[in-house]
Amino acid sequence: MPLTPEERFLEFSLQKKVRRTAQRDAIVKSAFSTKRHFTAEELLTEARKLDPRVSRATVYRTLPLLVEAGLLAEHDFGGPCKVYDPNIADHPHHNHLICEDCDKIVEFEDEELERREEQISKKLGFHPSKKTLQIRASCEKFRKLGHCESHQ
Amino acid sequence: MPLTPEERFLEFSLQKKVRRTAQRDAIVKSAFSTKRHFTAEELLTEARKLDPRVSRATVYRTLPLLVEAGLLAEHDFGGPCKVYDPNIADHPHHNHLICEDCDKIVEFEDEELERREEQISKKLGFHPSKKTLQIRASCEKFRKLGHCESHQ
DNA sequence: GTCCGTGCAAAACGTTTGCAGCAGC
DNA sequence: GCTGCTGCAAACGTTTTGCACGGAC
Repeated sequence: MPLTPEERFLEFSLQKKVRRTAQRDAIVKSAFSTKRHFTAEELLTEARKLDPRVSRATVYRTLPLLVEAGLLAEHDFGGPCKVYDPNIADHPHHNHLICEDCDKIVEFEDEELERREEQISKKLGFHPSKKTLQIRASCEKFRKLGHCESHQ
Repeated sequence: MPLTPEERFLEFSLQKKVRRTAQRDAIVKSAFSTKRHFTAEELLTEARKLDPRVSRATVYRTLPLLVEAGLLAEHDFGGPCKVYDPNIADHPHHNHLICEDCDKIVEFEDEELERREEQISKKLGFHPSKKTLQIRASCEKFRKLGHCESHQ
């Protein structure tokens, strides 16, 4: 049985010698209570439900720790603010397909893409550490029916 | 002989019925005087060398036009500000490999990747319009020699 | 007791916008 | 002369930071 994100963050905290606090507990718990993407502001709202003492500054100071710990992926989908993805323990190498009609995001993985990206990087003399593939696309269902909420 | 970006922007201006101004001429000329990526601020500095009357607001108002005209690609490499790439007339579908050691950017194209991305999108019921592939990687030369300026 | 983590508010950052005047057509 | 484009400066929204206090260890 694998460790939960909460447990993995405790481990990370010990290693990094950063202190465990009630505020961070609330933030971490909120972050992994969903599989959906969220913004810093949304995380603040959620964390405050668990512990009203959580401040915006602490959320912004904790997010980079979670990214460094490998528990959260940070994305920029072109919107005004960064988006965080808690779904990387299960699917560490997933890509994003963004529907231009309804802005919903579909995650997908593909081994062939993975292999090819690795191959190309190596050929260029690099050792890849992290990759981002975003495909903006329009939804065929939308063009036919005028809506596409069924995706994601 | 293909049209220059400047000529293509004039064409676009006619079509879109937007006016030609000295400021925009300076901005467009500056944008395509390089093949390198640049930020809005860098473009402002360059454009002001050609015409000191160019203001920051006009740069920010002109950039979306150039993107809409298909002459510039807008990228977010995780830094504080957006980055613009004038190299899309020659290489419309290129990807980016970003060196984590020196932050240099290597552009590359690959038909196999292209095909696979298209294929996957279709299978998921989408019609892709734009894609971004960024690979962050460390440079093997850097790890051996302690520097890697030779790339890009 | 030390010193890291915290909340608060202000600052910083890139970017956008309202407005009055100017210039393209 | 109409209307879109401009510069300026202020506003914007997100994120970062300085500071003094409080809590982890």
